[in-house]
Amino acid sequence: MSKLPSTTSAQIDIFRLMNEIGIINQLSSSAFERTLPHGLTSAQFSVLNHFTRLGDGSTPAQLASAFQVTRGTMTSTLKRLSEKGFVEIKPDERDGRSKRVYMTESGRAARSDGITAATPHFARIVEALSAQERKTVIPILEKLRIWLDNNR
Amino acid sequence: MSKLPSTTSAQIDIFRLMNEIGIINQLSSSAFERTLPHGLTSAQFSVLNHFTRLGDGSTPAQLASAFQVTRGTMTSTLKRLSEKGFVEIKPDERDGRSKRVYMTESGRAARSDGITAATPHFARIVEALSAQERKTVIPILEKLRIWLDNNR
DNA sequence: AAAATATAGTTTGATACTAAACTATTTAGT
DNA sequence: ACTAAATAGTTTAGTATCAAACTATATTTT
Repeated sequence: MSKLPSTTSAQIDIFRLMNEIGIINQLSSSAFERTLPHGLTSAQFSVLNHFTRLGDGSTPAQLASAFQVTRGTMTSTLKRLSEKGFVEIKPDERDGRSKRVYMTESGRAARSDGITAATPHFARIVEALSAQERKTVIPILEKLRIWLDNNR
Repeated sequence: MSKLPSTTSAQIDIFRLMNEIGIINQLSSSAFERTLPHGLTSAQFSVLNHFTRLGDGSTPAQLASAFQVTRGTMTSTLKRLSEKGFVEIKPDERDGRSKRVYMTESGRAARSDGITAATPHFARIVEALSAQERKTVIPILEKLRIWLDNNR
């Protein structure tokens, strides 16, 4: 008889936790995407929003690292944003391997439209949890995210 | 001047929460998948694990609903499991529209191998949070997941 | 300086996912 | 009983994602 490794209750917690997170992510990101205008996806909107918060001019590799996706994934997302005219990609003067990504005026407008469209969506989800629950859960998830990021 | 809708701090909380959840999901599910044997993906493993916990014989539509994915997605996941010989799909005797999905012996073995391979992975992640934090966070996420499920 | 190594970006081949359109069957309403 | 509506499963088209292989350019080592 082969025996499975014994699983502690702590591990079962983690399994359940990851399971809940997976389902929440699926439900919320598809709902969010449905509210976004200009055919923006969640990934595309995130890039535009990142530029608004932190300024544009990053390299694709820096963006990939900021969003924890592979460079290949970022190549593809940037291609779509560029086809829509929301970003412009220029060669890096200093480094022949690199490029630099800039948000266009219509990219700024699209991001702004996205915020406008998404605000009622987030306003609704606020009902799901109490203020106390939100305050409790966010730092814990932040801790988990940082741990996963450091230990991969 | 166009003005963006005002965003409350509660909405910012929700935005941050969803952001953390998205990143955690990405980091953890890709790490988990790398540990799985037999070329199993996370989606495929989840189906086999579901059968072990709750018994097989469900319809594809029931599985789609249990995992909160579309029927089309479940069709595709079941096709791959079936090609690998891990499940068998038979017509439902009672309802000509339906099918029933059964786990095969090799499906059971693959699931068991998956558990064996994933256990050290989950054991490591346990370090990321204290027991108290795990106990706190799971019910809150469960509540959020249920809310999202009911309000989509 | 030449060779080895590292980094940036792209491409390819899979899988997962959604939405929407489609076929077949069953159930409900009149 | 017939028609209308609902449900089950599939298919298609599009996006996101990863891993791995690939090209080109920089950097490091020897």
